[in-house]
Amino acid sequence: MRYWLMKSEPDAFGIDDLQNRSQQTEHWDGVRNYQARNMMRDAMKIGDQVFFYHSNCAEPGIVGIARIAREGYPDFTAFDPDDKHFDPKSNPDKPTWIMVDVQFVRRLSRTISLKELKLKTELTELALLRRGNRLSIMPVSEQQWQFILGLE
DNA sequence: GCCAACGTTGGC
DNA sequence: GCCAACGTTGGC
Repeated sequence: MRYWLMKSEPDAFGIDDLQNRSQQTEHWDGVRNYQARNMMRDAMKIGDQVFFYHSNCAEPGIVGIARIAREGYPDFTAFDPDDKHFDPKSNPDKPTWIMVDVQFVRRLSRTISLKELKLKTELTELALLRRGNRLSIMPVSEQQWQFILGLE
């Protein structure tokens, strides 16, 4: 089993939104970055564990845990001209973009903030903290996962 | 709202 | 293939 961190802006789609979805599951659409796409397409497996991260908000940080509920399949929002994430270069025969389904597992008892994560020497290799990183999906090692959970 | 750090686009 | 211009992300 692998571990991941996925970013979302709570104003658009936060951990509460995921919890309130039917089956507490939602497809993770709109990723338009090749590195992130490749991870969803090639590496994410059902049952993988995910840190749900809130970005672009008052207190950026990890707020909950989710799991991969469905492995990579075509991101159909790319085919819809009216969709914000429409991409004319992608088509159903040969989809450019991929998404997975993510299921709510639990909230953390508190937000483990970006500020706090930055203070930990154990996490200097965490992709989230690497300089200039802007990936919305990134891998987390088992050691990093356990360490971060231990902060809760 | 500002701005650094990207990734992408397109002219050449 | 180079690189300037542009758009986006996301912390602050």
